[in-house]
Amino acid sequence: MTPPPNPGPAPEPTVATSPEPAAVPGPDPAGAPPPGPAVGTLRLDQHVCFSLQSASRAFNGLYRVLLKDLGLTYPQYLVMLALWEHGTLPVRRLGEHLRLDSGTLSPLLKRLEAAGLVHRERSARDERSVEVRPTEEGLALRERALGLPRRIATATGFGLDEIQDLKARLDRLTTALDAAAANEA
Amino acid sequence: MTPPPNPGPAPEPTVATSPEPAAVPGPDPAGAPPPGPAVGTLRLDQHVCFSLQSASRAFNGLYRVLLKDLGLTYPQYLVMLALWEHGTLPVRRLGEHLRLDSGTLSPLLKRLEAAGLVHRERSARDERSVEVRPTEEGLALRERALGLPRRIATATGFGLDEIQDLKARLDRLTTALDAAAANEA
DNA sequence: CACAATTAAATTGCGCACAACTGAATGACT
DNA sequence: AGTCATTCAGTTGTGCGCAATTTAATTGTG
Repeated sequence: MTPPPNPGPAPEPTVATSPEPAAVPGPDPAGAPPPGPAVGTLRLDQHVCFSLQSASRAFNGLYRVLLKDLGLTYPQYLVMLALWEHGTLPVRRLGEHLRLDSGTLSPLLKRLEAAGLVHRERSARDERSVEVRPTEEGLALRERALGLPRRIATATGFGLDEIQDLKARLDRLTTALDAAAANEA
Repeated sequence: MTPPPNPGPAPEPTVATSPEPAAVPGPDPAGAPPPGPAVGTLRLDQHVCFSLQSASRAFNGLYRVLLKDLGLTYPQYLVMLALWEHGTLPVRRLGEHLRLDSGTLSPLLKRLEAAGLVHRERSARDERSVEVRPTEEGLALRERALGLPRRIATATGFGLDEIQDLKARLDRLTTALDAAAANEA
């Protein structure tokens, strides 16, 4: 089955915080058969989280196309970005940069190593730690990635300032959500 | 291993569209060991896509906590939202609403059916299609979900107008990225 | 020094996202 | 009626994301 292009435009964008009290909604003007349409809240097209996830998946899709040449997935690309920037990194630090734990990184790094882009070696100083180092081939790949950011930026259709602003909001959002999840636990 | 809390504040937020030409960067002011730090572009903390993905995952994490009671995952919750809103839907339409294909929906719906929240039945009118209908239990679950949107909205720390604005930008971004991916294919 | 607590990475298991493919049903067109 | 492309759901296989557990090394404390 083909992945559908888009759910279409969203009528009333909110998170779902309309003044509806938590109760069964009244009679429906529109006509959905058994359950009334969620009158106030609980409407899919009101959820920012869904828009956020959709945008993230759309990014992923574009990267998938653009990274095909390089033989990388998007998460693998992020790992290589971190290594290009910082050189050798222990798995721990890599996880901090990428917000990933060893459960995700271990198999991913194993694949990058199999592809010859990365080398893993237990640290001599601390035998628990594993240092991840880009190979020559991994470093060489960087040159082929240099054009990507601009192509992506163009694809967004956003201006640089708008992108910066969006990024700042998202980072703020992430911090707030993390805090809430921690408190809720 | 514990998932790390946050990569920390990002120095220069952009997509990675600084005026750097596509070539080997010059000498490094800072001192990362083997490969120079990506001077202009190619810096992880410059990528909106990463902030976007992080925010999406943070949302997911909060939902994971809040949905635990209901026995739903976040994608399953989105499916139930669509069913609460529209009643019975063929898999095809569900996929359009959620931007998912049958490869994802089929096993997910199978799990929802096993949980007793949903019923699947081949359409009499078109034997290819499968109608997904919320069960009584599935409809009853809605009442327990009514409080969620407000809790989520509060957790974002955003005002309603700011949320609307963010959502609008994200939808615009998704459209642009989808178009770019299609052209790039 | 001994020993408990902590830390790092890996492994296991589950669920989602997506590409590629299969098989069945439908519709269009001759 | 008969063929053929299309559409729909499902399956298979790969790769993430994350919880929970395991194993090993290190650190802290008495």
